Amino acid sequence: MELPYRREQSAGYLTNWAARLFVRALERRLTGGGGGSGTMPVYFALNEGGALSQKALARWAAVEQPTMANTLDRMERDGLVSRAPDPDDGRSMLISLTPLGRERATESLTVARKVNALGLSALKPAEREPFLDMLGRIVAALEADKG
Amino acid sequence: MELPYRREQSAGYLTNWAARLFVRALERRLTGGGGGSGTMPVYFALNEGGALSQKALARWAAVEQPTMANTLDRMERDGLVSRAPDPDDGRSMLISLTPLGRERATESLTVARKVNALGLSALKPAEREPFLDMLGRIVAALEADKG
DNA sequence: CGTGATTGCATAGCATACTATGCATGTGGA
DNA sequence: TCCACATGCATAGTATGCTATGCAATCACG
Repeated sequence: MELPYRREQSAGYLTNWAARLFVRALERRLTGGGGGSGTMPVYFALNEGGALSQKALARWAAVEQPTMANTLDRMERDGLVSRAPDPDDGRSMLISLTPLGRERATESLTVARKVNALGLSALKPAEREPFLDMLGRIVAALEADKG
Repeated sequence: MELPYRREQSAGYLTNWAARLFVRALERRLTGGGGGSGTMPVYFALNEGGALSQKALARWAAVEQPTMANTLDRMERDGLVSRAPDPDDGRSMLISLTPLGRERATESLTVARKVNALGLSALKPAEREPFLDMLGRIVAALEADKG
């Protein structure tokens, strides 16, 4: 008995769709040359003024190392971050925000809050925390998957 | 008063993360050359044997027209779909699955069910339908956004 | 102290997604 | 009929993400 496949009942499809809409909503509001959605985790990880290795940033953002390398290349090209050799490890570079990068980080944080609020406006206040909790559990389950 | 930004409380970040994990879980299980995550909506839209225009497929998959054009180019290259001129409209092509495409569609459907089940295994059965409903409402809210 | 394994980064190649733009066909009104 | 507008598709360029792979620096152990 094959059940018909319905998009509205596919967790993966709906999640992917929602994610693309979040990115579009974000990028419509980030036209100032501060980079798109990929730069956001970098901003937030470095916003307190610290300097992190590429590896640490990749782990923080939950992306693979070459993805972060690409993102940092673009951000460096656009004057948003700078790389400096790690004095304690000749393989490693320490990444930090430039003054321009810090400006953009602040703006991006504001925009991200607005977009999150927009998405969550579809939920009743009492639903929001359980929703985020469920999403977090799904992330954990898929992170553990080695199938 | 700046609240600290926490990934675990950002709906956009969590949704994007979960979406990437769904895609990775899917693609780890789809190594047979039948295409990746982008081909799935095409399979499901055409699985009943019909033929649709590129425009209709893009709307069904909720992607922009050039994205669908790219996906169909790859699928045509890999022998999964064929394009035929629409006899009623000289601008339009009708897309249909090849026999190979129909095989892959069946396999992909099975895999998609498994991955959805894996993700949803993190939720109690009673949570699943409300979760999908909430996700659907978020999609609707973001679709309506013109900000 | 070497040497082999591990670690951090870079590069290549690709898929999936977007916006902007152009071309060809189709449609409807003057 | 003819022209303006609308519509379907193609192309260019870019961003974000992945896997596979290679290199150089570091580390751990005999």
